[in-house]
Amino acid sequence: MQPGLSFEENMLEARQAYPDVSQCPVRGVLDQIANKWSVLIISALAERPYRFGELRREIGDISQRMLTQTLRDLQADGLVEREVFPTTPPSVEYRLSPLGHSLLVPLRSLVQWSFDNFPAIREARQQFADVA
Amino acid sequence: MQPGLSFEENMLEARQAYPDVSQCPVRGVLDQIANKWSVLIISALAERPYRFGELRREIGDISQRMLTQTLRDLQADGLVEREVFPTTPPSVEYRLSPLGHSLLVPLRSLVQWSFDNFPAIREARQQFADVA
DNA sequence: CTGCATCCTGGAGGATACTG
DNA sequence: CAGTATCCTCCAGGATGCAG
Repeated sequence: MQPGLSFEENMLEARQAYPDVSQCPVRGVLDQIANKWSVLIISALAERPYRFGELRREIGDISQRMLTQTLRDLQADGLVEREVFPTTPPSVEYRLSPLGHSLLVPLRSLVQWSFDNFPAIREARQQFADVA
Repeated sequence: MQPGLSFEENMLEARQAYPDVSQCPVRGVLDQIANKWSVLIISALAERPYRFGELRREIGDISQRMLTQTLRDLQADGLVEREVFPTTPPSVEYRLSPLGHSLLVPLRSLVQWSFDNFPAIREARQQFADVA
């Protein structure tokens, strides 16, 4: 974010500067954590490295297709590191990169906010539903 | 978030506690900010209240359908307040609620992170593409 | 001006079967 | 064990037209 520019200014100017959505920094990150499984995978890897199967069992109801795909995306963005051990049968370990760890900081704030304010949101939804 | 529980533990236990995804606090918030336009609208309203048409012009390439729908969702969650002025023609003003303003705090962190680390992500993507 | 109703398309994501 | 390949479904979101 440029110094001297407020959050709002940056958000809106970011769209001017990046007419191609796929190139916008904010949208790129937002889309990533918006994925159904990204945050869940990142939070699991925040604890310790996991092997593919371990991660699958830990999360529980993720399809192997989406686990593979999400891990690839996170790896492509440099948030997750992948290490293959050429054993038989093969074993692959996934861990958070330093960049991935740094993302935990703002992510924690957001998760914290979600927990803190969910009651209020829940109530607001109820009231809104009653009126409508 | 429960005291004594780490971020990771909470994320994973949250899924146990809320098997219905639509009831999970974290997913609820994540899905909301994941919307293509939510963060953009919130950031605009962080500056000052806006009327419908103003907001439409400010954002630029949002369809009126999605503007209406996203505003309704934000309103339902209690993040945005809607006030109708019975003039002719009618005028409607949208503003951030206190809850909506409180969301700006963690949101700013995330947006800040995006700007700070986009170069690294960009480079990671390039390298990943080269290898593959 | 501020919407709602309708139609339509692309892409996220699930289920299933196969491979090194 | 750790994936890849297909097929299929569902819905976010765009375009357009109408209304109070």
